[in-house]
Amino acid sequence: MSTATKRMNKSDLKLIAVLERTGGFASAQELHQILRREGDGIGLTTVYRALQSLVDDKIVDLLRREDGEAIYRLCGDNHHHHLVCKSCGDTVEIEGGAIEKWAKTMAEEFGFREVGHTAEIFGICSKC
Amino acid sequence: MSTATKRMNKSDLKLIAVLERTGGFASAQELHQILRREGDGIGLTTVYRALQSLVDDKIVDLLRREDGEAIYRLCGDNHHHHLVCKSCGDTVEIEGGAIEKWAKTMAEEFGFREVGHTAEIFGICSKC
DNA sequence: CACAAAAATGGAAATGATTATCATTTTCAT
DNA sequence: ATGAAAATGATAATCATTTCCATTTTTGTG
Repeated sequence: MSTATKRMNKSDLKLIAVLERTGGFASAQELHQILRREGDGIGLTTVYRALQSLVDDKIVDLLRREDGEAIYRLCGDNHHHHLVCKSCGDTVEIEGGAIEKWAKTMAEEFGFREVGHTAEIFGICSKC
Repeated sequence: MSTATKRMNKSDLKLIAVLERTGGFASAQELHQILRREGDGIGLTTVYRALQSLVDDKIVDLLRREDGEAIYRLCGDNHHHHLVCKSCGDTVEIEGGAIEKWAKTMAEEFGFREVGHTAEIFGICSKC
């Protein structure tokens, strides 16, 4: 059997490290600044590239701030959805049992296979 | 009692008209193009300004495409969701009763208000 | 070790949506 | 009619993200 090893280069690991350390969401620009501040001369291009590949590999989640800027964070392995506050950006991870079922049902009804889905809920949280 | 009349200028009304006619989401750029195509010489700046004020007045909803581009739709529009084929791009509009309920329930559970949501299903259609 | 091929890197320029400026035009109440 | 206020739109500015491309680093192989 194959080892299924992810090719992961230094930059990928650096980004993961920062995301682990900061523990929440951060934009590419912010992550770049953090690394710079720590003396790492990594280029902005590389930061974008690393994040892109981490997203592709489903190692980080990509969401959007209200102004459209992309924000990233490490994602747990289990599939979940988000409840996002439009005002402060606070996010709650929620289970989506109902959606899973809905998606599957709908897809079957129309003869689709290899089905996936996306779903987000947004609103204003109690604090705001 | 005051009439509480919304100040609404021609541009606002034009945008509302287009959104009513097209009936779904559209970006500022798309809305501008549609109006232009119809012979209206409205400027892009004005489109952005009108949309902004409609959002402020809670007459239209602002969401984000996956690439971060802002998309708008009339509030209270009873919206639908999409089932999209990853291969040929074919799209089916579907009702999302289950999601509506799920979104509302989840949001309430966590004390969110002014709640909206997005949901898409994707897969491979029977033709492909 | 040596060396060529492949992968990674990062600075600079390009892109594309959105916003700010500002001079001009339109609307409207008197 | 007329002056103030609102609306408009062309142009330029902003800002995140991508693309280009030349250079550096890593890696596999003899």
